[in-house]
Parts: sequence; C-alpha cells; structure tokens
Amino acid sequence: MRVATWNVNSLKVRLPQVLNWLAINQPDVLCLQETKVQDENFPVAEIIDAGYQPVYSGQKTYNGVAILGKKTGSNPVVAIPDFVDPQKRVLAATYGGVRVVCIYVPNGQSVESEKFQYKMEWLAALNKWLQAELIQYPKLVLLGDFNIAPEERDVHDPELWEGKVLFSDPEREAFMTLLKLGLVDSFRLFDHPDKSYTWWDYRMLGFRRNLGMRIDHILLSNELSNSCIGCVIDKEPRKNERPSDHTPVMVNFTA
DNA sequence: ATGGCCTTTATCAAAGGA
Repeated sequence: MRVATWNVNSLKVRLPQVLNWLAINQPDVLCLQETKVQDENFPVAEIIDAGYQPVYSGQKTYNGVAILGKKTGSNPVVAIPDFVDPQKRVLAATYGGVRVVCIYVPNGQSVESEKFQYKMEWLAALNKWLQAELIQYPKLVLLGDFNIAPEERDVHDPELWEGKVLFSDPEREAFMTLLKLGLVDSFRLFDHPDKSYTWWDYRMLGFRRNLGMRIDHILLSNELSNSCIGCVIDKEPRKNERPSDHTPVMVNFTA
C-alpha cells in the first residue's frame, strides 16, 4: 500500500499538478493540506475522473485538508474530538483496515506569538486523541505537514534556526512525544542523501540553493513500520512552473 | 541588510505562510 502526503498551497492552483502526480505515482491514498477551498467548491468531478474518491474538510482562504483514495474511505472524522477549533486541519479515514490521519499542524508564526501557544495546544490535543485512536486502529499512519523539523539534520542551517519556530525545543519535544505513542518516522527507516528536505522558501532561491527543511512527515504505527519497504521525498513537483513550496512524501508498506 | 515569494481576499494593500 502506498500512502502519500502533499501540502499543495491552494488546490485550485495546483489541481493540474496533483492530477499529474496521481497519474505518475498511483498512490493508494494521497493526503492534501492547505487546499484553501470550501467544500462546495472542491473539485470532486476532476478527482473522480482521475480514479480517486475524495473526502475533504475545507474553509476559505486558509487551511483545508483532503484525502484522495483509490477506494472509498470509511469512518471519516473531520476534527480532533473534544478540541474546539474553527480551523480545518484534520481528516481521518480508514482504507483497507489502515487508519489514515491527515494533519496540517499550525505554523505558529513565531515562538513569542499567540499562534505558537495555539500550535502547542493543538499538538497536545492531537497527542491525546491519537492515544485512543491507536488502540482502536493498530494499523495507523499519521501524515501531513507537521511544521516541525525534528532533528538538526532536517534543517539546512540548524544554528540559524535554533530556538525559532519550526525548530524550537518545545515543538521538537512535541514531535518526540508523538513518537513515544508508538509511532515511527518512516523516512528514517531508510538511508537518504544528506540535506533531504520537503519544504523550501519561495524567496532567496531557496530550492535552487537547497535551503530547505524536512517538516512534512509520515509516521507509522509499529504494526505498519514492521512491513514498511520504502519512504521517499519526490522533489520533481518542486521543479514545476508555479510549484507548491512543499513537495510530496510517499511511504510504501506491505501490510 | 529581517527583505526577498506566493496565495487569497471584504483586492490594487495586507495577512499568513514557514
């Protein structure tokens, strides 16, 4: 089973690139973040024509998540239970016994901002929810835009980013706390080139100079990680005209 | 040198992203 994630930074703009990527890579499931499209405007027909069944939870201008599956997902959930949040950042559904949890973690803006407080509270609520979700679904994949670079090797310039949002100690600890639930960072199950990233700033020729960060992740429950046979970052879409600033990550497991 | 770029909207300026 191949499961992928991609922060598309506007599905309206990126739809042709998404359809092209689906045709080439044929994932069983693709999770999208920052769709920025209200549900009534979701491109359902185009996705179905491409051979995928969508579930989506969107809002205007900001945020928005979707899951595209070759088969129909069951038991969809569109929010963290018991966590009041007008922002559409979570979507979960089950595909062939595998619970897929698509997340768009708040950016946080800066460690001093109220948005950072919201980010940390959001991550705590996610953690609490996943404890229960993992009991119910031993085969679980948690993936999306985490807006956290977990280790120094995930940042092009760790000294520059030390203590900054995306790489601050509280955020990295929150990421570690997710792993302690019994989740594994699938990308690190395999060898990869140094300086492998999933996001590059549009400014400063960030992509060309590889000034990036690895902030999009696919975490697997132990039961799935045991059968994981690959995890790759696909940099190709970042070379497109009008690219998203993020690029897809895809995992492959036999369970 | 704290800008740079991209997307969106109550647009032609500002907010948010990361």
